[in-house]
Amino acid sequence: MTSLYLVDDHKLFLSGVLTEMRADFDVAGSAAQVDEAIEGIRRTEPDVVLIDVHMSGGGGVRVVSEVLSTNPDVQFLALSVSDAPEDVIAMIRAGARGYVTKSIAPADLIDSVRRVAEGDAVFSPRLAGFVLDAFGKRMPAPVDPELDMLTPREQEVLRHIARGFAYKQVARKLGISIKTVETHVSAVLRKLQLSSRHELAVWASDRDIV
Amino acid sequence: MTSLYLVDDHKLFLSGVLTEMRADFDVAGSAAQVDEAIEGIRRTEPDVVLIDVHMSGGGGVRVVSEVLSTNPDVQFLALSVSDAPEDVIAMIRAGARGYVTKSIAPADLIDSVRRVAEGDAVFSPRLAGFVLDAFGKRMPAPVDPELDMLTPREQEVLRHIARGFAYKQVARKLGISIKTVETHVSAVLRKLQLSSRHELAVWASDRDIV
DNA sequence: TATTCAATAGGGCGTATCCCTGATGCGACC
DNA sequence: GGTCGCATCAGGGATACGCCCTATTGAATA
Repeated sequence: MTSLYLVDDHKLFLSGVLTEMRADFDVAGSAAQVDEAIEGIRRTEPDVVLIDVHMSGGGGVRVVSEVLSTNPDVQFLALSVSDAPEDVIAMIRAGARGYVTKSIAPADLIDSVRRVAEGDAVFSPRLAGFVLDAFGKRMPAPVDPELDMLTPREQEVLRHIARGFAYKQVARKLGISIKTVETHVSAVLRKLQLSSRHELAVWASDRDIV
Repeated sequence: MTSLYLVDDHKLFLSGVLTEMRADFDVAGSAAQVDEAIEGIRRTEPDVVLIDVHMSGGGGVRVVSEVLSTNPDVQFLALSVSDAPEDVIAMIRAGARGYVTKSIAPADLIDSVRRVAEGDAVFSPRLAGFVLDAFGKRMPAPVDPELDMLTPREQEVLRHIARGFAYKQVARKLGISIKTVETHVSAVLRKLQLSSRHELAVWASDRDIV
């Protein structure tokens, strides 16, 4: 049976969830504080951890990132009253594999835990749309054909410029003269029809060129 | 009952899926070609479209984006033999709300369609990890407390600088003197502990300040 | 009332950047 | 063997930028 660990600083809520989950999962333990949770999860090594987002002492985010750094196989499902984008983002960044709100029906929660245990990603309906929209907007534009117009050396110089280095620094890093860097940058600006290294930096960061 | 539309250019596979789905969904129609699919979906307006990714005539991506431009309420679930990241990304970008591989069990497929109909996002286990990892890496650092150290005017100037505008352009856009822009930029650089507008541009783009 | 702060603006100095022309060496291609 | 693209370097000139000052106004605050 799938083993489950519960973390929530609302004792009352914790015992409610515990009651609901006990029939379907092997509850390995529970915690109401961040440090207690990290220690308990590391000790019991459950399949899935159901974790609250808003907790004193660092919040659920700290639990997720710290545990994953030592136990990467543990799956985390965030369970929160908040559906604020920044909370969702923070948990995903930390490594959570799902995020559901506390308004979820017990049967759906059981199903969600099961799915996360199988490696699936689970998000509450409203959050799913938000997550996917944000994801879609942020994915790289296929590959610019314009980049192919640049010679290898020009692309290399471009990457350094995009990182915010001054010509002098680029020159030192590439072991060439400042004047050569200027020549390359001029060529890049002309080919990409841009008018300054500032626009070039923006152009590059839009395309994730680093 | 949830209405479902099927799109797959493998007729044999199409009829198989159709047979499996008929018991649980109101099958509004099916198509084996891109143009036929777009027309059929627009006409029948199903709740969910189960769509193949690799098709001649533009592929599933074209179907999704074209239909969503006129019928934004239709939910798409991609069904593909491929689990290649570029295919998954393309479908999400187009607006698909889920992506499962054809190796899925019929019962799971039925469940997936149902979830998509409810607004949930559904991904095959292996893909879920990939999608979330990519998502996490690309999300902005929530909100920098450092931004609060900047006055409203400084933040406004910062946004313009981040877009690659020269001081002169920023000055004109904000209706102030170049010297004032310089003063603001100096304050921003000092407060953020950066040393040039180039680094500032990188700093801003990392945080999606536009 | 005195003080602080944001926003405005200017002078001046040194460096950075952009653009132009011109030059050399090195491969590739016809 | 000549031509072409690429990479390298250089000088000069016109701006742009970064940083150091000072200084005024108005609004909020102590």
